[in-house]
Amino acid sequence: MKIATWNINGVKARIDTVLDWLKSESPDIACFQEIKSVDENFPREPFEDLGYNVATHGQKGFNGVALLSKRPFDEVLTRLPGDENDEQARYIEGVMSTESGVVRVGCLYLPNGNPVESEKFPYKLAWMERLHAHARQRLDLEEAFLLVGDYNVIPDPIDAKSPERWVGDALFRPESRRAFRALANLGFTEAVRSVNDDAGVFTFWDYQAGAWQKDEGIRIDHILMSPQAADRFESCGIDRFVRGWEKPSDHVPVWVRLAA
DNA sequence: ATGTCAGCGCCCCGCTGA
Repeated sequence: MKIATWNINGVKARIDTVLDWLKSESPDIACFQEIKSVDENFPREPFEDLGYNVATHGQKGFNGVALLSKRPFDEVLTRLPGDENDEQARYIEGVMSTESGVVRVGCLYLPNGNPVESEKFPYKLAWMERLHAHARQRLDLEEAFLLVGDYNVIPDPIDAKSPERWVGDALFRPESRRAFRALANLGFTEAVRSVNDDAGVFTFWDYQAGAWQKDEGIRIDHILMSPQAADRFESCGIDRFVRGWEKPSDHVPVWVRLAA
């Protein structure tokens, strides 16, 4: 089965692009971030027409995450536990049954955290601590569990074309990178780096300053697999070609294929 | 050095967030 994640930067603005991609790549599960839509306005029908079950957790204007699955959801959970007062729609998790057992997928849109001297950076780090605590609990279930999405973290210098430009940025701050490592070190396997240590592997190119044309990319969209998911790993990829389409998102899809 | 885009509120532009 194929599981994909993509920050689509607005479902309304991206609907045709997203549908084209789904038709050609047909993932079994697709996780979207930055839907920028409330649940009532999310265009469910075109996705349902392609055979997907749809679950959303949106808010007005910004953020918002969605889960699409060809198999029905056994269970859907929205919101990351750990802060009742957090109003930002950044997490949705679903459980699906397959021939090879249950698959649990957490779809996340981790806070950007810039500017670092604002309250946004501590919010990012606190959110990462909540994610860490939640992931630890989920790993205890010993299921095939994938934590996928826009992490807004550049894990290592090799994950940027020009790492020196990102020094001091919330995406590359030592605290952000350390928290990402600590999360992975709970026992996850990061899909892309488990099979590819090349430079120049990116998932995001800014709209500004000709970043795409100059390949000034960064790798900030990640797939973490629990041991039970990693045992079923077959392949993974980054749909870089989508960035060259008409009206692209600034991110491209990342996907993983698991046995059955 | 600069370069963008989406959504909102509200009036067809200026703001915010990324």
